Amino acid sequence: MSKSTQKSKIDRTGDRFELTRGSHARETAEDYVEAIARLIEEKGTCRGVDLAKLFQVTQVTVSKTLSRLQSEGLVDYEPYGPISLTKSGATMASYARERHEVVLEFLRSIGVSEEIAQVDAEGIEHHVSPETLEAFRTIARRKGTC
Amino acid sequence: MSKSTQKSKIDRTGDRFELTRGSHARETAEDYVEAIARLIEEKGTCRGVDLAKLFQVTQVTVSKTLSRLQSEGLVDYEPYGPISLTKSGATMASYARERHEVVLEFLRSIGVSEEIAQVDAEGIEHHVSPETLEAFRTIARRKGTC
DNA sequence: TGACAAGTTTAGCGTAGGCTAAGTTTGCGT
DNA sequence: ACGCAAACTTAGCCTACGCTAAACTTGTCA
Ligand SMILES: [Mn+2]
Ligand SMILES: [Mn+2]
Ligand SMILES: [Mn+2]
Ligand SMILES: [Mn+2]
Repeated sequence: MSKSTQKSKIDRTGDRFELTRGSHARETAEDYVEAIARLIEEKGTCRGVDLAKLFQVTQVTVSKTLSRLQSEGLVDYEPYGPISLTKSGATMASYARERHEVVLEFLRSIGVSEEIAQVDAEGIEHHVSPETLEAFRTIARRKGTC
Repeated sequence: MSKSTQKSKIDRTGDRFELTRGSHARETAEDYVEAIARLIEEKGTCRGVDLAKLFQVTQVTVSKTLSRLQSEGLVDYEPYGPISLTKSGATMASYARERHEVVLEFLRSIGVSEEIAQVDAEGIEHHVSPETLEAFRTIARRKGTC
């Protein structure tokens, strides 16, 4: 033993490339919990059909994704029932929403048109670290100025 | 006929949510061609093992992805041979690289630390429209000023 | 009460991108 | 020449997220 880790697997020292599988699943989770929170807030309830319309995918896709998110402890629902967030899901939703809003406000503040800002924010939000988010906040705050 | 599109499928009017499957495949393609271009430029040749080290995945994953990219006409290589870019792949690489550099420079210019900027740029680059990129360029240009 | 429509799930399929294990090819040094 | 190590591929498995077709549940209304 102590022949050091034979076969060594992978050295993840300083990798700026995240493993895409895990990354993409996290992005999906963030979009879902954010949408669920908003739907519940805006129309009192959230159903699979609402998410399917919003994300432009079939209800089947939504159903399968929700079941994954439930198994991960983010959402809660019974078959054929309305969808709610767990405490952990609600926490993720609130962070996701805050980040989304900051990114969107930031894009508007640097003169990106509304439609484009909406689309870009939807993607960028998932790749913004706390440090970058803070820098975005600062810029958005002095919108127009300078 | 003309009963309007029965079953209607999906109305993709104004969707800011891209279909994730296609999106992620495009992001992977962008990272690969950009990396291949850089490796060829910097060390004269590009092999699967280089990409595996860079992306921190196994050579098996690289091999399968390269075969997909070849079938899409972006890269060219023979079994056990070095990897090159097609014209189309080189074009994509040059756009990807320009975008990557602008995003990175922009993040630096608003005070994000080097390491964080590197990581965030790697993700953000894939979600920046031409309009947003232009806004980033403008901000990066007046780095320090204001 | 029952029929119907809308919503949801299940079954089965495809692609993309991860992995390990095992075999193949290639280049190099002795 | 040969052997060996590194590089690469193939086989087979997994998860995530798309889809269609088909079955099931639920609420509503005649
Ligand atoms: Mn969002
Ligand atoms: Mn999003
Ligand atoms: Mn890049
Ligand atoms: Mn990237």
